[in-house]
Amino acid sequence: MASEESVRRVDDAGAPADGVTADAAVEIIQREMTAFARRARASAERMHPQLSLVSYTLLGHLQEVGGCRATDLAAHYSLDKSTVSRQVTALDRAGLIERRLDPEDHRVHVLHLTPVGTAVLALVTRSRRALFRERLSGWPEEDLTRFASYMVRYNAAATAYETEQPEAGPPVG
Amino acid sequence: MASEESVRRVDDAGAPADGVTADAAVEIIQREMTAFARRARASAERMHPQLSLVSYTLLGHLQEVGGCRATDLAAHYSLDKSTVSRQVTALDRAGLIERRLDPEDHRVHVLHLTPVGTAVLALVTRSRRALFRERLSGWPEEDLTRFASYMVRYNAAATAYETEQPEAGPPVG
DNA sequence: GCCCCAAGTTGTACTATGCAACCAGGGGAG
DNA sequence: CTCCCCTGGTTGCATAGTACAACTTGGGGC
Repeated sequence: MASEESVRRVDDAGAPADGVTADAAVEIIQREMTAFARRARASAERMHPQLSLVSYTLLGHLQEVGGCRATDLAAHYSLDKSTVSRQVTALDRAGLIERRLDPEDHRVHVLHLTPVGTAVLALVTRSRRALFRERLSGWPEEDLTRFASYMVRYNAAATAYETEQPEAGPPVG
Repeated sequence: MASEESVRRVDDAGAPADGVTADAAVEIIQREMTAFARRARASAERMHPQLSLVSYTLLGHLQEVGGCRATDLAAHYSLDKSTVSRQVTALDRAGLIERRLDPEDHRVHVLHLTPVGTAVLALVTRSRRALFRERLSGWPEEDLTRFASYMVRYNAAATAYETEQPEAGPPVG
């Protein structure tokens, strides 16, 4: 057998991320985030065949902002408008959202969750939450809140980086 | 009780993840991980058009274990063997890995990184590391190490859950 | 009124993926 | 030794998600 398990797998299960240096910590974070990202989509599809990760996110956004245009979704999630258009078409056909023609600008379709969409979103959210809760069960509350704040902080940094990278000038002027 | 809507957008940007409860923390973690996962792939592709997230992961695994079979990769990453086969074919054609016919079992191709593959992997790892470092710059070392350990802990739980789910009986007998 | 811009849709192409069918080699039962 | 079945891998097909480009429709300035 080629069981050359001589590798130092600092990241596997009972990794001692206690005495590590900042560099090593960054390395571990990178690896773990990568592993997580790779798994996430497939795992999400397995869990909710009806609602892909992107669709879920779009529905969530609609609920959060209470209706917006496809263009807004595209901008917010760095997706092409054609991609959003097809996703929206699918969500519409599935009865999860509806497109209301903006009376003031007939180019615009304002997207709104339907009751069904709201229900499905709640359902998926609930089951996602349950899954996360299971994975995070047994964590001290202190760790949970810290983890949450780290994720927020990390994503904020990542988002900031993303939005300052594109060549499209921000409409600050 | 279908009124899970108690937690509303506690999570946006400058969220106060300080005094939150465990439930809210789980909610935030879920949302942030979701957001991260959604972004990760596209962001990775933008960064390294030559090496997708999956390819990168596969190369990394090969380096880590020092060569293995396609089947091992498929099992380890919950991918279909056809998917791995195609990825491996691409990596082989790109000269990043080589397939060595196992002299003991001619069904088996043992995959090894080529020098080029090692170099590319190092390159991509370096630039990924730089990106993460940038996002994590300014974090106190204590937070970094804690974040790292949280990610490890979370992924370990997620992995455990995944590997105990499938209906395929474990080959313990 | 004409031209350009903005919002969306559609055509096309490409990648990643899975399932199923298949091919090839290995190993045990007869 | 031959046959069968299992395992590792490839290939055919289908699907989802995505981007880019061309097009359609509507709005607004000149």
